Amino acid sequence: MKDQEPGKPIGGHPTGDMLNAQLLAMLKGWSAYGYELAQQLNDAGFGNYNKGSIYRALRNMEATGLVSSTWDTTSSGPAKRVYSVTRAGTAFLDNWFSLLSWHSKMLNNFLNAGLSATRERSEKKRAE
Amino acid sequence: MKDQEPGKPIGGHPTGDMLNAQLLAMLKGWSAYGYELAQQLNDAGFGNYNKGSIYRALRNMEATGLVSSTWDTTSSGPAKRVYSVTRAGTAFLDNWFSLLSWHSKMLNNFLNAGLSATRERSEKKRAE
DNA sequence: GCGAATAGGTGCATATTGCATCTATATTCA
DNA sequence: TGAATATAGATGCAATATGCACCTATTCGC
Repeated sequence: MKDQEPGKPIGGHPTGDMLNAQLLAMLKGWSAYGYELAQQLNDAGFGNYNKGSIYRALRNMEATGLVSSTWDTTSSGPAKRVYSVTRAGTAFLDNWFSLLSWHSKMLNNFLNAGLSATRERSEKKRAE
Repeated sequence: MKDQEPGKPIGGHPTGDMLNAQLLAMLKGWSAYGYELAQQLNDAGFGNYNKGSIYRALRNMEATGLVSSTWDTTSSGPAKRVYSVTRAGTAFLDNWFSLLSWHSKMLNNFLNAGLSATRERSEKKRAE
């Protein structure tokens, strides 16, 4: 784990599934290309996303079928690899939302009730 | 990234900062030891946490000062390394909550408004 | 033509993860 | 007593992910 830096919520920017979810949400219904997504994320006030990581995340999601891509050679500038979300990508996003809500519910449960309640339940369970 | 499995929100269980946050929430105010935390998480209906990963997460958090530990040799069974949350750990948790809310707000923004609004803003910004 | 911007990508050292396995101490109960 | 089991913590290793720097093209402005 990296050290925390002041001004940012946590040590670094979202990675892994969190980054994937971010990219999928951005792509949902509005296909875009990597460079553009990197710009958006860096402009979005959480700065400092790594371009390499974003390109790799997109290629990985393509490899696992969450997005698909085609080359755009017509519009201005260098060719762009334009991504859009697949059905599987949409499912992933839905799952991500449910994971998020499960996660924060769990956090709050533990913060409010502490381990004590769960402990008693577990001990009872194990005693059966 | 792992394949998704039915019945679980996403392919695998929380790792990294998400797992750290989970453990910290469980420890907040109710110090506990690794084996116990692993049990709780496996009982918590999301099953299949890896014990090795949990032990390592705890040791890493100790190394970065988010938790501290002492040996409990008095209570029954083998010696237990009992963890409690430090001030830095509490700060981490606070940051994690704000990251979570930032993240889900961002997801919802993109899902509701699409990239279009942000795109216009960015293009305007870059044109200045 | 030439420098800067755009767009995508790779190489490599380091960090994380999953899985299996190992050690050691208690407890159970035949 | 003592062998099997449960508890508790930890490590080895292969596979994967990540951060950072760097590289390759193409196009735009002048």
